[in-house]
Amino acid sequence: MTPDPPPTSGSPGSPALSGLNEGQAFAVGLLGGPILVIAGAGTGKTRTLVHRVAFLLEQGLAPSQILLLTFTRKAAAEMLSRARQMHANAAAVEGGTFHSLCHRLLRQMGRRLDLPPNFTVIDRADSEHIIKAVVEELKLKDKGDKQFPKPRALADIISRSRNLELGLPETVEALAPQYEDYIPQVMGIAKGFVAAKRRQALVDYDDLLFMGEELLRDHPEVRRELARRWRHLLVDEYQDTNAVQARLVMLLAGEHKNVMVVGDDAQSIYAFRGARLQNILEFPHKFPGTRLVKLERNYRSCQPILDLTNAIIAQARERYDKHLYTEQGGGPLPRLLRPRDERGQSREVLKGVQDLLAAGVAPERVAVLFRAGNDSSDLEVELTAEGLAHVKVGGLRFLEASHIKDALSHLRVVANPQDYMSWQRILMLLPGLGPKKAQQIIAAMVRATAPPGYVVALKNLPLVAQVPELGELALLLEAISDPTLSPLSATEAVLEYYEPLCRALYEDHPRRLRELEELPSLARNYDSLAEFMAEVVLEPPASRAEEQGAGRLTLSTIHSAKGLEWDHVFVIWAAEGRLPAGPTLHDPTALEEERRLLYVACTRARQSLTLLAPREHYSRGQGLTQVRLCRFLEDLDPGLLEVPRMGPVFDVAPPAQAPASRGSQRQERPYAVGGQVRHATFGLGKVMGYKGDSKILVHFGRFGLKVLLLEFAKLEAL
DNA sequence: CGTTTACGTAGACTG
DNA sequence: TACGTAAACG
Repeated sequence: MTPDPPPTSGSPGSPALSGLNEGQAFAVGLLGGPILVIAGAGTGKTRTLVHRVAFLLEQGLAPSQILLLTFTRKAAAEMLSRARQMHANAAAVEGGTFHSLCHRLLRQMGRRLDLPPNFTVIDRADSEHIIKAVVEELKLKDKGDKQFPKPRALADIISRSRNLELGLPETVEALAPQYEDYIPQVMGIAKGFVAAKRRQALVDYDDLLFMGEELLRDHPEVRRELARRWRHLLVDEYQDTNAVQARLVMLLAGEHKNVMVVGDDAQSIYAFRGARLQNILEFPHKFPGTRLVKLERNYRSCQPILDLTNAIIAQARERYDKHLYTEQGGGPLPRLLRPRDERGQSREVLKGVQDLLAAGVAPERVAVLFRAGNDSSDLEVELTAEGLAHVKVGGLRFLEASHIKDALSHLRVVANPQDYMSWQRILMLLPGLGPKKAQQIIAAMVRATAPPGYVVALKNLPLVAQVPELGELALLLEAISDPTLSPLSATEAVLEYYEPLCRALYEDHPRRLRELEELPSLARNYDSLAEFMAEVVLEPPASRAEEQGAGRLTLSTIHSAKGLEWDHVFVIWAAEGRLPAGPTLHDPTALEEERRLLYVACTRARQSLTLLAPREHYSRGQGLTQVRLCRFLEDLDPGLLEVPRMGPVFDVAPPAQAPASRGSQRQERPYAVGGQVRHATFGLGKVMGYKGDSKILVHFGRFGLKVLLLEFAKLEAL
């Protein structure tokens, strides 16, 4: 292992080796064997990968012999287009995500696993639909059982169990103990889910990886062929890979061991879906002879931002030791603002952005980051009211919208007639057809013929005489079943058919119809329907607004901001319950990930960083509550953050870190801690304590721990 | 009988 | 919010 690499002796005049610092050049210029690059935020990780691609091409490798695996397909495309400026062949390098790689392999060779080549890739929402159907089919749920896990929770448990590679009972106990009593049912549902997917030739995200692994693991000839094909493997964002992805790297590179993985343990933010920090730590053991390169010189942020981010991550529990430094001195101290409420927060951001724009900063150099998709809702309203153009990244996806799914389902049943879930969906769109009748129609079709003949069978059903819309559906499907028809024409035909249905179905059809208009331009890029359907699910396309990012301020979830950077960054809701998010507050491991999330957010900033946390918040459920500053920003060296006085902040709010139990409160505490109380809705409960001046913590037998506002709670002491 | 509609309540994220 | 349940409707 080489912590501080010596200067490289690469061939002079090589474009791939010029313009790099010593560590970068060392990593880029290694000729073969396993390489682990630990690259802190802003240290030129992408640059290193880009130059590495160019270097390998300079060494005479064909572009088809290089495989670049990244976190999104967009990232791969951007890296390859940058590499192309150094080497013309770079555009032909194969790149993509683990999921897209496995998808391609399974389309070509899935037969070996009994997977038909026209299988359909399903997303999370599809999985939930199937799970719901399985629960109904197996009659596992007693009527009126309100505790029974919802399809969403079930899908979550099943997927997590697979990604963590932990048994279902253990997963439930560890991650969803409230469902402990339902473990047998959950296991039955998981089994039914597998069967339903197989029956319909459906493959979910997790299946892609595990089946890809199976293909490579159990078929040595496939493994050998791929090892011959890709002589060099480059993997970005290695800290966010899970166990099966690490094994895929092993299977792909096991023979030649020409593999470079790049990652930053401090930026691991996907543990919630099975990412393992250990993959980085274990890499040198899996690949003996690994050369380790650490990149610690930061080229992105100015010193005060770096000081703050170093301090935030310094408190993390386990990490590769590294300390980022920069030679860009100066720059303003990061600011921490505590506006009174969410509205005040939005106003502060607005004001900050307007000041920047007035100073000549281009809007696309500014971003507002937040933990969860709807943390920005109030800000969006304010921005729109002020006429400030912005794009929002992350949160609800284009493809998850029901009208998009409706339209695509018509294409899906043509691509894969066994996709009964999509059949059900398109049948239920017709007036008078509910779940029961749709089921009957599907059953009749299945009885009448084998999968390729379903459309004809549908046309000949007696029911068509009573429901003319069914006949129209059959006509549409017949038309788009024509294999010579392009995906574009098929999509246009579907939209023409679907438009009146959409109008009838949704109040807000103008917006939905506008979004549907984006489908044809997507379809145009594909040669076959199956390909179109799969790609669109694997890498949901950026919405049109997103592509028009130029000239607009960016609003983004922190997860979606990974790998990106802006001159000026605002982080809103840096507050307990938001960042860190509520559900993580009692889970130390999850909290560590929240810390890294704050770290990722702050390290996106080049020149200025503003953190905001309202002091109070009004929500319907809880009324007016005090908001505590994000714990990772407390107890920092006061020299790291500028905290401007804002209104009567310090006169009214108690110091944020003062625990509620301490101090000289003299407010009323009408209910004794430990005593019994009764609540109109929640019933009997036990007083656990008080939170601040205004709230009481009560544990209710049936509803768990509640935080109630004393003013409104109407509790009765017993 | 199955579909539609109205209502109340649990649960909320990140890809 | 959005989902699941219960009652009304065709």
